[in-house]
Amino acid sequence: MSVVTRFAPSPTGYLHIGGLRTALFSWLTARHNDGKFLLRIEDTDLSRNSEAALEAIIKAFDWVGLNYDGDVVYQSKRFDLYKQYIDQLLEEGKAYKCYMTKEELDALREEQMAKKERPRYDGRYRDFTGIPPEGVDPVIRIKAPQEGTISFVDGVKGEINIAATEVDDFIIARADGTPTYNFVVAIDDALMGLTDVIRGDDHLYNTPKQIVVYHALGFKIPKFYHVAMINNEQGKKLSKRDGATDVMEYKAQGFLPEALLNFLVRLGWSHGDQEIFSLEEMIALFDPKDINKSASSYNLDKLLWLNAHYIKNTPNEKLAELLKEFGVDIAEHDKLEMLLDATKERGKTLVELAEQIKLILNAPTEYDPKAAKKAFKGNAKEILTDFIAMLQTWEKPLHLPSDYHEVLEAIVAEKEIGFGKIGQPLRVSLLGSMTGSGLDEIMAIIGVDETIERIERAVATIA
RNA sequence: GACCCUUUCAUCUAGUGGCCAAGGAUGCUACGUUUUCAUCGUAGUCACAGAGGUUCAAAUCCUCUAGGGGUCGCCA
Repeated sequence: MSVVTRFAPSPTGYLHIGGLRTALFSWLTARHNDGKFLLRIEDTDLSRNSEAALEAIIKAFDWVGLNYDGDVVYQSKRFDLYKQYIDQLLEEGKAYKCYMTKEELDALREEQMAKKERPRYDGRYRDFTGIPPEGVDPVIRIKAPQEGTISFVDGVKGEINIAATEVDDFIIARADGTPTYNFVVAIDDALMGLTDVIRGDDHLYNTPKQIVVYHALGFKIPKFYHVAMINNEQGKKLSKRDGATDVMEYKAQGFLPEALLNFLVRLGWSHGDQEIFSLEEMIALFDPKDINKSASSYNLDKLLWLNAHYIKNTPNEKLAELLKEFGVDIAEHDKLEMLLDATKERGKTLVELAEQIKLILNAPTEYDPKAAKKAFKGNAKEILTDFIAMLQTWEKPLHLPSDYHEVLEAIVAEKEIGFGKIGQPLRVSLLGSMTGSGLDEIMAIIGVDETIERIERAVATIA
């Protein structure tokens, strides 16, 4: 049987990285088995839907490159279908109308809480045959088993047993007739042919409810995998205050989708000691049975490390393309290769990489005071002036970094100084700071004229 | 409060009774490479939640305790 998995977000906000991870796990399971990965939008609560949220989710999917099969399924467009099943259950006596008002329910809950019981519906209309109270639009409740245990084998957690008394006759249709979550999820998962349901373990308690629906409707129960949550760096539940939780925020911060995906796949899943996984490797190696039971904490340092790794291994042309969004357009620059080779090992994010590039491309407008003080002292002015002269009278061509290196070697030899004596003031002259890319590369990129100009400007500031 | 899940370095994790005085990775600290920073390389740092059992042998099996998380909606 071919594997079918799905991701089923409700369009109430952006795509969360926790959601992306379960989506990734589902997607990998489908791709690994040459199966299908479906996308379904859980929008049964008409009042909470948002078009913008839906777009944001699709956009995020697009950015990370998770493709889904077939058309997106919208639950809001399937109400007729759900209605048929509600009627069927009503007819078969597997569901019933409940005339309890919200106020009555609240009172019941409070009473149960006071008695330190788990609040749940008491089944008072389960076998009701009398005359319904007037003025109350009934909800439809499904008959859950009243004794025994509801059991299932979770692919991650193992066997789960929930006492039937813990599962009440939950509502499958609201007073206005619209169906509710646990009911439609079970129907859609069954109808869409899901074989493996991979979701967050906050759904663990929904599973017995959905199993009640599966049984009532005679559907085949899929395999469930409940993945533990992602916590923040303090081990607490991830919330908006923990920085980026929106997937697209990572794009804005200069992360590569392959780094994010690699980071996420290793949160709660592993394959021996391997840390770096290309998409192809993930697909080849992923198996949901290897998903960990326990929650994991989000760790920005590791993401940054992975991102740096992927930046280093991304072809320069592609980087140039990506950098356009970060205020650097070097796609047409004739020294593109040299520029990126000189900088790509210095940026953990595209934002940082863009800064490095700007630093080289734009002449410094000011010199870091500390750096200037340290570098522009002693006979620095004289050395720099001589260096300019040397560049101006150099007879060999000056194109490659190695060409400039020869000049550097020449001045070191002639003046009998260490590299630092020319290196430090030269670096501050060119970049305005004490750190950065290799001098040979910088000079080769900006060219001899610009090099001389920057040094002259620096020399002018030295007393 | 009730019910359910969970517990190996600071963090992600390997580990399925002997190969574990617990391995890898990130982080951190050194050192080396580099004119600088970064990269890279080498080394160091750091953990089986606790207590009882079972066994010749336990990180691994059982019990209890403690910590963490989730769920208890006419939300999804």
